Formats: sequence, structure tokens, C-alpha cells
Amino acid sequence: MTLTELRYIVAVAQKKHFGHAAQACFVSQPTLSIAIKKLEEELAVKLFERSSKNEIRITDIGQSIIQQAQIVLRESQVIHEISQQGKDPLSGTFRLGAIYTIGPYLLPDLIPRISEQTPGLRLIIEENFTAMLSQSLKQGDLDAIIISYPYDEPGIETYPLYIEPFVVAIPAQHKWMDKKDIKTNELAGQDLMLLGAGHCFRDQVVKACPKCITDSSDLTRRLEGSSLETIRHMVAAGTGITVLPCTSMHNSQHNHELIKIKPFTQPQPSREVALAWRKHYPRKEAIEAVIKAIQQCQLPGTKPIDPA
Amino acid sequence: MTLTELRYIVAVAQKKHFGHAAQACFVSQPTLSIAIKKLEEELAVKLFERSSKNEIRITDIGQSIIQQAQIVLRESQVIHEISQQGKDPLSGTFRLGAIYTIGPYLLPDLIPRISEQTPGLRLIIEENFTAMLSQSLKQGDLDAIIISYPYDEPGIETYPLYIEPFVVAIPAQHKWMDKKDIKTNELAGQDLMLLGAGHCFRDQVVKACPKCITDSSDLTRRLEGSSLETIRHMVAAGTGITVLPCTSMHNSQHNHELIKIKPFTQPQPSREVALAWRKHYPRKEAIEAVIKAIQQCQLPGTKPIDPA
DNA sequence: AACTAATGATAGTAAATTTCGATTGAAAAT
DNA sequence: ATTTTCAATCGAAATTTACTATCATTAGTT
Repeated sequence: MTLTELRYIVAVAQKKHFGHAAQACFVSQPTLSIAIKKLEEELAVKLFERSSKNEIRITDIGQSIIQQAQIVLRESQVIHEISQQGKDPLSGTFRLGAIYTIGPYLLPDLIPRISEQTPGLRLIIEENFTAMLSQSLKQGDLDAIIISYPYDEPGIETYPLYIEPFVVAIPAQHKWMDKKDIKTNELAGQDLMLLGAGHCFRDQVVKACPKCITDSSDLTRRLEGSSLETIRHMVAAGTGITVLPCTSMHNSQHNHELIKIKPFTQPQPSREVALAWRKHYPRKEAIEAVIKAIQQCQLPGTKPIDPA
Repeated sequence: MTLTELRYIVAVAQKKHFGHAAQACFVSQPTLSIAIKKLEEELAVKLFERSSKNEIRITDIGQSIIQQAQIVLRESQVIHEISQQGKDPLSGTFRLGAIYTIGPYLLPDLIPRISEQTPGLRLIIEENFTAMLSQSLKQGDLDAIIISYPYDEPGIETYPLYIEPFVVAIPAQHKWMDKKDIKTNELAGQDLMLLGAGHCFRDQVVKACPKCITDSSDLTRRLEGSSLETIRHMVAAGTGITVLPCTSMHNSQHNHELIKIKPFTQPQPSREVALAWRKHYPRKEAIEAVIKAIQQCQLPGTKPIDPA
């Protein structure tokens, strides 16, 4: 049984004439006759009662089968309609993930941009740790994720977005108040507060300032489950100092009188933020649109990358 | 677009592997690859995300198209069924579902009856929860299901089969040993064991004996994933008491010395068992044959219904 | 009864397609 | 670096589909 055969029997049922039905189907009359004969043999059922002179009659069983054939043809037409609708790669749902230490600072700027530039794309956002996002990406639960290097997974492609230097946040009365910049190894022995395990930003800070974690500084305990915002408030309260990615600064001026931001001495430690997606993800245009929108975001302190 | 192509994409969607899907369709892998490529080109849409190592992923649009393809295939299958029915309405395959708390007690009696009375009908049986059976019925994966009221779904027709009173099962040494019958509110505070969520029988018992679940009786915890047979064994072991549908009694005499069955005091709580099928299901004769066979089954304790 | 017109069936052939086995190419695991 | 896995591609063979031309049947006409 083929869809063509079904089209033929429906045409015959409508025209009640093999020749006319053949014309309507843009085929010759023998083609149609043979196709119908084949279908009748397959179903072991006579669909039409042929009579040379008068118009042909449809059998009872043929009537039900032709009705059903019309249903099949209609439903198959829906497949074409669905694909017409979904043909635009910039339409439909796009599931974007971002790590906790980027999402809150990038997404408020990014989401309106995407909504404006690619209005057909319905965004769904998830914030999580790199490991969780990576898993969701591989499983196909996310279409792309914003993470920071190092990130190398089989089957996953990445594109560097921008370099984000780290800065030091100190309370207003801190002894470093008048310093122009901070050297990484000066952090050793300070009351340094860092995020908990799982946050790649923690690992990056520890790697950039290897001596910052010492037994003597007892506040280096990891603040499990907390966020950069919580830590920032603790800095404002004078509990200690911390290291922040520079983008976490520009949209929270509310406590800038209690907190001072100091850059690191050159060469500044930094991290490289990237977009990642499955190598064979079919909607490359959507990926490109997201990259473009991210690059347009105003992120003071970051440096663009020329992907070499 | 051809029905063959639709069968291929559905197979790939199920197997998530081109080679395995090809085997399932009894064709070579290149045949399947080319057919899918052709369909993807015709629809101008990527249906699958190929990656050499990991499993195939279905695109969003592919998901919708495959769902629709399943509808088309199901409807095209109906053409075969109609022509089958045209030759003999009581021939072909009949897929019958039954809920867990009816299947084991009704089917052993029912299946031989159907085989005898309508030998042309090849039965396929599925046991599951009401919700799952209902979904399969609507999708066309089942032709009819045996459930219990209340059951009212759009597009589904039902026919009442019999009323099945509930009974109480107690261990041999239980203090109620000499009681003639049990009042529903006597169950309050007893060590009552019930099936887990999803089993409609649980809900029916709770509704019939509203006070049976109390904080004081700590065995009222739901026995997730277990069966009436498991619970019956626990009653035999003296763990507690339970409520059973009366049909679950007559084919398991093996531990009747350890378990005593007591009826409820009038008016006995009960449930009404019914057959359900799609309103436009074409083989009404087969439905009638199944109803007739069920009504002939010997189910001690049940009461026939005069459908008014 | 013979002829004509209408209509679907059949024959023979050409074109398109589907199919297969073998091979290639890409990616990941060892 | 080698092997393994899996889909894509190649080229030949088989199958299917479609066409033109013709035939067979029937009904109406002469």
C-alpha cells in the first residue's frame, strides 16, 4: 500500500471514472488501473464495481476504505505543514544553559537582545554547574551552554566569546584601600571567601592564586551552596575579601560604598567564556545568532577574542 | 513522501540507531539512510541529529513529524483492518488491555473462551494501570481495555460488565475470626495494607472506607510496586489485613488456611468493571464478542449488570 | 446482426526508484 | 597509532512505476 495508490482510489471515488481520475492525478489511465488492481489484490477486496458504460460504483467495503484513505492522506498532508512551519532554524524553542557565575550578569542583557533580533526563537534558560550543564547538553536537554574554559568534551564544539579578567573585592575600611592594584600572591593569608566545589570559578581562582588557600586563613572555607551575590554582601559586611569575575560588578552598584574593587596587577588573571553545543546540532543559524547577540552585550572590563 | 519512509523514521526514532532500525525494517542500512535523506530533503528539515559514537538524537521538529508519521501509519493500518473486517469481522489481531487488579483473575477464564468462540481473533494482552491503558487505547495501540468505573474519556465508549464487591482478608488467628461480616468503618486503626498510587483499586477502597487511613495505623503506607498477590501473602504471614476485590479469591486456594475472607456488612462496597473502546472503532462485532465472552465467565461473588 | 463509441484491461517497453553489498569517512575508544 | 563503531556514499542489480499502443467488453445505433 502506498500513498499514491490511496490518492488514486480517492480520485476514482470522486470522479467515478478511471480516465478522468487519471487526468486529475496527472497519470495515464493504465497507470491508475494497474495501481488500483494492485491495491485490491493486496487488500484482497474489490473496491469498485466496474461497468463499461455507466459510471462505476463503489462497494460497501470500498466506501469505508476510501474514507479511511482520505484520513490517511489528510494526516500525511499535516507532515508537510509541520515541516513548513518548522523550516526556519530561527524558530521554535532554544534551550540555553549558563553557569551560575555568568548567568546572572550576562543573561539580563542577552535575553532581550535575542528576543529582539530573533523574535521567532523562544528561549528557555537554565543555570547550573558546568558538569550538570554539560550532561544536559550531551543528552539533548539543552541546545547550547555558556561555560568557561578549560572545557573539552568529545562531540562538543565551542566558540570563545570574551575574556573576563578577575578583580578583588574588599570592604571599605580594608588596609588595601589605597592600593592601585593587587598581586595574586598577596591574597595568601587573607580572609578570602570562595564559592563551593562544583563552581568552576572557584577552581579558576585557586589556580590563578595558588597560595590563596592556606590553613592559616580560616575563612577560606568553601561557602557551599552560596552565590557570588551572597559573598559580595559578606564583603560589604566586612567579613573578608573575595575575587570576582569583572562582569559581576556592573549591575550591582547598590553597595559600592561598602565595597571597593581593585584590579589585579598585570598580567591579570582571567577566564575565557565560551559557547558550547553538540557538533552535529542541526540549527547552526541559531547558534550563530546567539553568539552574535552575546558579542553585542555591554560587559565592561571584558576583552573581545579573535578566535584563531 | 511514502509510507515506507515514514516507517523508517519511526523505526530510527525508536531504536535511535540506523543499523538497528534497518534490521527492524528488514532492509539494509544504506537503504534506510538514503530513504531518510530523501525525506529530509523533500521536507527541507533535519529530522535527526547524527553523531557517530553516541546515540541518534531527534530534533524538535523531527519529534513532531515522527509523532504525525505514527498517526499516518496507524491510520493506514486501519485500512488493512477494514479490509480484514470486510472479509470476516471476527478475524485479525485484537489487542486487549486490563488493569492489574482484574487481569490475573479474569483473563485466565476469558482467553480460552474467546479462543474457542471466535477462533479467528488473535488476542494480544497487556496489563497496566488505568492511565497507561487509557493512553494506549486512545493512541490505537490497544483495541479495548477492561477497567473499572469511574471512567469517562472523550471519544471513548464503555459498556458495564459486572459489579464486583470488595471483601476483607484477615490472617487465620485474627480477632475478627468469628465475625460474620465487617463494617467499613471498623477498618479504621487496623494494620491495613493497600496497593500503591496508580492502582485505581487503592482509590476505590480509600473512598469506600474513608477512615481506613489514619496516622495511628502505620501499615497503611502504600506498598509501591507490589501486587495484590504480594499483599495476600503478607496477610497470610500475619503482617496485617487488606481489602480485596472478590474475584481475586477463587483461583488461589493454596493459602486459604492461613487467610480468612470476610464479606462487608450490607451495603457492601464494590466496584463496577467495564469494557472501553474508541467510539469510531470499526470492528464492533469483535467488541460484542469480547463482551459476550466476559459475561459468560464464572466469577463467584460478582453480580451481573443490566445496562440501563 | 453489424457498426460505433465508450471504457477499462492488458502487453510490451522505457524510465525511475529502490535495494543491496562493499567501501569510505568521521569520530571516539583503546 | 590502531582499532572500533556507525552513518554516508558508490556502483550495480533488481524492482517498481509509468508510458504508448492495443485489446476486450458493453451499450447504443444503424
